[in-house]
Amino acid sequence: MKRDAGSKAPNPRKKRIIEIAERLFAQRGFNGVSLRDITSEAGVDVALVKYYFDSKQGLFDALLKRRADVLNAERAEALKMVLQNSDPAPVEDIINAFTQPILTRIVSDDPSWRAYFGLLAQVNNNPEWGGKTMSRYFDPLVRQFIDALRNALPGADEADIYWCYHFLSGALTLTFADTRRIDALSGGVCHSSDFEAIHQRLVPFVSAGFQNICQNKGK
Amino acid sequence: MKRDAGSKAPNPRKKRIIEIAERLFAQRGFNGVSLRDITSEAGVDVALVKYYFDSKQGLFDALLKRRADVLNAERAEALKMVLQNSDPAPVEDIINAFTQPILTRIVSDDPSWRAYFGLLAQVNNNPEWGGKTMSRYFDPLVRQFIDALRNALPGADEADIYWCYHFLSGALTLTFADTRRIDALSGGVCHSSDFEAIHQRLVPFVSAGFQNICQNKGK
DNA sequence: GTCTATAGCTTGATAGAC
DNA sequence: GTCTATCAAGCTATAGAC
Repeated sequence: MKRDAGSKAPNPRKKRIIEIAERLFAQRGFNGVSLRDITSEAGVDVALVKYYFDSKQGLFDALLKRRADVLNAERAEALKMVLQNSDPAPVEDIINAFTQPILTRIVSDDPSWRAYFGLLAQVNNNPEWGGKTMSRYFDPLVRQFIDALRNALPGADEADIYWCYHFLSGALTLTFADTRRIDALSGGVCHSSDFEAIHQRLVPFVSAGFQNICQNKGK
Repeated sequence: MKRDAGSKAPNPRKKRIIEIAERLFAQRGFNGVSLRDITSEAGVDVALVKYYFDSKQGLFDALLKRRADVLNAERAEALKMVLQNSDPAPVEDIINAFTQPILTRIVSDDPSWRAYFGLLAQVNNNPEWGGKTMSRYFDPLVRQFIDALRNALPGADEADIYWCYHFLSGALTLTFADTRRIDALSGGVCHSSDFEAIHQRLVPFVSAGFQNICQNKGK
């Protein structure tokens, strides 16, 4: 049998490597983590990385793609539900379909999703290969949301829609990064990891922004 | 004479090291750049880093602080002007005072400011030490803006103001990161480095968000 | 599949000459 | 101030045994 092709239960060592790598990359970035950091913590040999993923980069790509597929499916489903309800849908409902699946995962019991989103925050803001990487894994799905927003905002300028999405993306990924800066800045009023409090505000914040930019067509 | 203490013209090699390091760190991150990458490009010896900055970390800190001081002074001045005009000032004017000095620098002829802001984007989203670092260099100034916003939004919930600032920060720094993702996503309609187009939309986008979150007090 | 062993290179730091 | 020279440690990748 080929190495767990299509298998439901991949080799436990392979899985261990991915999961440890995910956490360490999220904490310290691609270049801040060595294969030895990963494999020693996983209790396996370095050579297994070559065997399963061919290289450090291969491991990184595999781990990025793994959850992207899951997340994209959930977001596509959420959008579909919203549009079934009414099309064009309210802007706020579309934004919510984009962010709610993330919130659900991030507050779940599984801490590895949190690590994954923290990693995405760094990728999204990486000037060297971040744009290309985010595009590869997420743009097909994002296009579905852009289409829905275009319908929800008739007469909107194309560039306006894309820039507003850009602002949403920045606000959203800084949230994942969970840097605890806000804890210090606010003197304890806010907590970086209080994702429910953030989500509750992010959706109306961004929706108001979209409507202000894309609906005032007398500029 | 002590090494250029208080001098207006620091040693040209020291300056070269800082400027090259700034660009390389911005492109590849702290761990993606070696001292040899920096010093070989600067045409100086590695040992000079130890002499001038004591360590790689020392170099990084020095370069971060250098422009933070300049930027903070310009932002403080911009805010002062706005508040002189009217206090409380319109939210949009306050946001503009926060972002306009950045825009002015980023579109200037000096490309090293652009590198600096790209670096800030990565620092701001770094989960390990990003929060602490951003707080150290920027929170004293940010507090002045929070105060102005609080006056401009009477009755606003404290947490709401901080979270809205957080969204602003995320949207703003992703913009600096200049990842060119939007170029591909928009099929060429938008350009990642068209900072004037972005700024023109960012200010009203964020202002609308602030007003929506902080002024609807019947939630 | 998993490991041992190691090649071949790069890293940050620094002691000491000039 | 600047450089030479070097250290000890780390790195990724991989050939080959089991």
